[in-house]
This record gives sequence, structure tokens and C-alpha cells, in this order.
Amino acid sequence: MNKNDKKTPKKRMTLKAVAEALGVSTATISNAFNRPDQLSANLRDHILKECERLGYNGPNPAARSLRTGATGIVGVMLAERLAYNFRDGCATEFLQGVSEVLDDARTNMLLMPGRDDFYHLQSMESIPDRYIVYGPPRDISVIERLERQQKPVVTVDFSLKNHLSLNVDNYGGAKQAANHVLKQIGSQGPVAVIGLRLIQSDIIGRIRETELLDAGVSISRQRLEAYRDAAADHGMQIPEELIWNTHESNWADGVKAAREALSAIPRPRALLCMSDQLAMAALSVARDMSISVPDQLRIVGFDDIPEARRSHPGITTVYQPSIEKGRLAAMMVLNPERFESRVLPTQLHVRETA
Amino acid sequence: MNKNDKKTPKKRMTLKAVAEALGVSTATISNAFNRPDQLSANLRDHILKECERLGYNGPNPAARSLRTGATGIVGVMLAERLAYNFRDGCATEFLQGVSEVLDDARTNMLLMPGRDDFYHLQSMESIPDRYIVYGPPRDISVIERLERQQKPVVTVDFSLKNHLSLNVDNYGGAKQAANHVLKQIGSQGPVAVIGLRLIQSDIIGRIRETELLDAGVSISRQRLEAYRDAAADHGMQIPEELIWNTHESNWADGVKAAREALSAIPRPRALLCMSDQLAMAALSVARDMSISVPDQLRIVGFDDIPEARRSHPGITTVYQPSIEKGRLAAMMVLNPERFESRVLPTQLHVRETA
DNA sequence: TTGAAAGCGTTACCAA
DNA sequence: TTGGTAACGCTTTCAA
Repeated sequence: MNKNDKKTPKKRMTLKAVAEALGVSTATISNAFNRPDQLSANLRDHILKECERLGYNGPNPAARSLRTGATGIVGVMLAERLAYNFRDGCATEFLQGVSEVLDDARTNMLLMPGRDDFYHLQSMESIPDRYIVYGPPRDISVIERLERQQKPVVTVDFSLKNHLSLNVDNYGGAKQAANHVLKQIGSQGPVAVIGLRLIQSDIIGRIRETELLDAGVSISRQRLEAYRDAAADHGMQIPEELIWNTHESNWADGVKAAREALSAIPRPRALLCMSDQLAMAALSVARDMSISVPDQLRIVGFDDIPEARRSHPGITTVYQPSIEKGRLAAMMVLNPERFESRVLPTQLHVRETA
Repeated sequence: MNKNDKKTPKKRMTLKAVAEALGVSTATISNAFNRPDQLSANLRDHILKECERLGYNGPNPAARSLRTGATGIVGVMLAERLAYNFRDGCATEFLQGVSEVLDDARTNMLLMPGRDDFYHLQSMESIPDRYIVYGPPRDISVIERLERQQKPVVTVDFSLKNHLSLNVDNYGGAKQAANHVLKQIGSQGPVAVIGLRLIQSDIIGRIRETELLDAGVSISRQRLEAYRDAAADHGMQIPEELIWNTHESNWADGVKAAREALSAIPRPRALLCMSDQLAMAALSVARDMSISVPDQLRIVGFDDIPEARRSHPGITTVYQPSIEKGRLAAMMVLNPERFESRVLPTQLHVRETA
């Protein structure tokens, strides 16, 4: 501790106060923080050191951003409330990728729920300078407000006119998976689908055609089309009664849907699941019902989250590069002019369940 | 679409512009947003409706916060870089709990890395009005700056003088776990520990006593003491050569440490792991080495993350209420005056590995 | 290399 | 119930 420490630091430090204390102008202090080239290195060092000593942490971000009109924050708009994204392996990996790049770029990230019923959101919406939108926001008005802001936007897992987008090949991956399974079971026996947010409503159970979300906006819908096309290629079809909807990719929803699906008569020979989480839940239900996998039942997932890899038996699934997707999204939003919209490849990973 | 739409909305809307457009004062507009009781309901409705039409999303947060000195944002200071927390089941559950409460309180959350080598951080540090600090930040200076800010702070998994803290009973849980294992193996055969961040350095391998972090700040150290005390109660001891350190609770670190530990001669009869992730990795190594669990080797974890529950065989572990911890931390930081520091209970969950 | 001063968009006091 | 107006803390031009 410096013995000459003043007892003053109770008062909140401002740039102006520091300037007075050091006997220089506010502009000089500001330059010391923002434009090193505008003053001598010596002076700058001195100033920075004194700021530290005085307990001044640098320019107040609110004032700075009011003045400059920018904050240096990247908003990550999530499809749902935040809590959901911490539960979902895929979202978690995506955010990990995003935060790696933003960390390295010394940029902060503000997570925002994509739901309108969170009123506090609206005023926060103007904070970020740029946006990553991860999945179609639950409320369309969120998008409308965002578009008015004229800020760089990268959409992930869906597309928006006039904005950069980043997608994965859902159709291709799902088709590979379905083809693989159908080949295994020799095109016989019913095939069921455990889908994820195929319809607007929250019900967990069989769907009805009329309610299906549009394939343009719903990646699940794209996967479903792929499953169906694959079935058709094998001279089969997947009837609506064998398509289950879940609302979240979680254990409970997966267990409920799988239990229903595996109670259908005749019992499905294969379960095409739209996430690994759902597939793992289905696997567990099969175990409980003493259905042998893969002999009596084939199961495939989607995403290839780490848990799927380590499960016993290992989940056969469609890999999508979630972390890489996050990294790329961050890079794209930081330098929009250097990128174009992209579709990342997916890939079938055959393990033991199919 | 309104046919009378002006073509003007190119210009960014401000409160002042709206006031002019509506022919009222800025104060009135401000009140419409912030103090409904200060004007007639009619006028307020009218104003809000017009704002919507004009594309004004409410007061600019930078200006508002400059003026009021508050932002309504809760900072969650993490121990490490962000990316780490999206990989860790425990952190993920904690953040889920936090975000549930903050969502409901209409409050935003700003995640911040607790490392000083991220310069961009410093200016962000003044944004939040209140802080949750999750684990001791890697750089102590982060804490020092935080304390100067005089904002409500809740520390989690460690304590700070003059601040609310929230901990779990690490010692009690670890002791239960160790006792259980020692009873099983009849107090014979060596017992090894796979620890987590027991020492400052990043090495994965055997520790040396002198380097151990202080028990006051390190929950791992508390767990280690419990393991040792339990051993002593059984007339045993855990020598330093059988204590491994890992840097992160992840698969790779766990595999490396477990592989070393299980190659020791004589081979340990039990592995006390400081996280489930490490325990699961150890389990996988045992499988690879054809060591039968629990017959030849007992394994216990810590945390009770969902994956531990579903693993086969199920991991015997110490449950800590991570989600609840997150919820409580958020409630505490929002209403510090209504709470006192707390230690949440932990609980041994016996499954199949010990 | 430094200083003076205008203004960024609000809010909150006080007056009307 | 409404309006006028002085801050809030900073950046940036322009001039010295």
C-alpha cells in the first residue's frame, strides 16, 4: 500500500476528476484510453498508472456509448428463454464456440431471450452493436424490431432476407440417417419419428399434418421431409400416427414420447429422433421395456452431442459442427463484409444403436 | 400496414423527436415510459401507441443509465473464460437457475470472464448494478475492482469478507462419500484422489503438498481435507503420490489422470473424484483397462450432474443442488437485505460404482 | 501535444 | 397533469 494514499476515493471517479487531479485536460485523459497515438508514450503511461492508483477504471461505458453510439457488445438472441439454452447440449456447444471467438476479440456478449413477453428486453435490444440470432425467435416481433435497427445480423439455423445466415445441412443429414436405418431393417416394419417442435403448440404427442410449421423456418420440418423422402425411396411411408412431437429436447419429453411410440401396435422397428437427447431418452425407455437395441429396435439421433458419443451403446446419429457453427457465427458477425451465407455439412456417425 | 405511413423512419427515433411529433414535452414522454402515475391513462395510451407507430422502442439505455446511474443488469462473474462454463455440467445448471430467476424478474444478465487478461472487460465491469461471482476469479484484481464499486455482491462457492455468500457443504459431502467407499473396501488397499484445481498451476498429474491452494478459497481443498479425515478415521491415509490434479473438469483431463492413477502399483481399490465428469472419464478408463467396477474398483464423483444419473453403471456421487444454488444466488443478489449467507446441504447418492 | 466547449438522449426536479 | 431545463460522463472537433 502506498503510504501517501489519500482517504478520498469514496467519491466515484470520473474522467473529469482524474483530469483535475493530474492537472491535464479531459481530452488528454480520454486520448490516453482511446487514442494512444495522440499523446506521448510517457504521458500516457503516467496517466494510466495514476488512474489505476486513483481507482478510475476507465471511461464510463454508458457515457461513452451515448457519445459514440456504439457499445462493442454482440447480442446473442436466443429462440427461447435463456434457461432452456443451458440445458441443451447443442445450444451449449454453440455458445461455447461463440464465446471463444468473442473472448479472443475482446468483445462482450449479451444473451437475450427471443420472447416478447419479457418486457425488459425491449430497452436492452438497442445495446448491442451487432446480433447473432440463434434459431427463429419465438416472437416474430423481436425480429421486426431488430431489423429496424440497421445493425449487422447473422441468423443461425434459419434465414432472413437481406441478412447473413449460417445453417447446417439438415435435409442431407436426416436423409442419410433414415436411409441407413431403412437399409438395416430391410424396409419392413413401421418406422416412427420423434420430432422436435414440429408444431406451434406445446403438446407432446402425435402431430396432425395441418399444424406443421413451415419448412422454410423450421429445421425440424426439413428433417422430417428428409425422413419421408427416404422412406418413399424405400417404398415405404411414415404415417402421421407415427410422428410424435416434443416441445423441448429434454429427457422428460423424450421419455414420454418414446414410451407412447414404443407402445404402438405393431411396435416400430426404428425410431428416427430429431436430437440426441431424445434418442438417449428413447434408448433408456427401450431398456426399461426390455426391447433390445439394435436387434429389435434401431434408434438414430441428431446433433452428435458429446453424451451421445459416450453413451452405451453409442448413439448412431447425425453430426453437426455445433462448436464450429458458433465460432463461425461470431466471426461472421464481427466481419460481415468478409463472409457469405453458408450451409455447413452434416455427417452420419454410425455407432451401435442403428 | 397503415396507409398513412410516413416514409420518414430512416432517422433514428429519440424521445425528443417523439415529443415534437406529438406536440408534448419530453418529460411527458419519459413519464409515459417510467411513471405511469404521472399522467392520465389516456394520454399514456396514446403516447405508447404513437411510439410504436413511429418506431420508437423506448428510452435509449445508454442515456437512461447515464442519467440514472443504473442499468438493471446483473453481472455474473465467472471464474474463467466464458467458454469453459458452457462445457461444465455444474456451471451450466447453475446458470440455468440464475437465468430462471432473472428472466422472471425481467432483468438481464451479463456474463463476464473472471480473468484480467481480457482487457475489454474492465470497462464492462461498471455496467451491472449488482454481481454474482461464481467461484473465485482467476485474477484477484478482478475482485479488487469489483469491491471498489460498492454494488451488491453475492459470492458463490467461496466467500468474501463483507459480502453475502452462498456455498454448499463440500466437506460434509466429501466425507460421506469417502466413508462410504472406505467401508465398502474394508479399509484395505490404496485409495487415490482425482482432484480438480487443487493447485495453481495447470499441470495434470500428481500434486505436491507445498503447492496446495488454501482451503478457505478452494472448495477442492475442502473436499480433499474431508477425504483425508475420513481415511484417518478408518486408520488409513492418502499419500501425496496418490493425489492427482486436473485443471478442468473435462473428459480429457479425467482420462489422463485416471489412466495414470490406475497404472500405479499397487493399483488403487478406489478413486475419489472431485467431479462427476472426472468420475465418468475414470469409469471409461476402467472399462478400457478391463477393470471391473465396482468389484475391483470403486469410483465416486461429486456434483450429481444429470449425466451421472443416467450413466451405466450409475455413478455414486455427492449431490449438490446446482440449479437451486443458481436460483438462490439470483434471489439473493436482487434482494440482499432479505438474505443471509448460506451453506446448502449436499447428499450422498449411492448408485452402482461404489 | 494539449485545451475549450458542444452535444449525445435521457431523467428528475421544480414550476406552471 | 404537464412543461422547462439542468445535469449525467464522455468524445471529438477545432484552435492554440
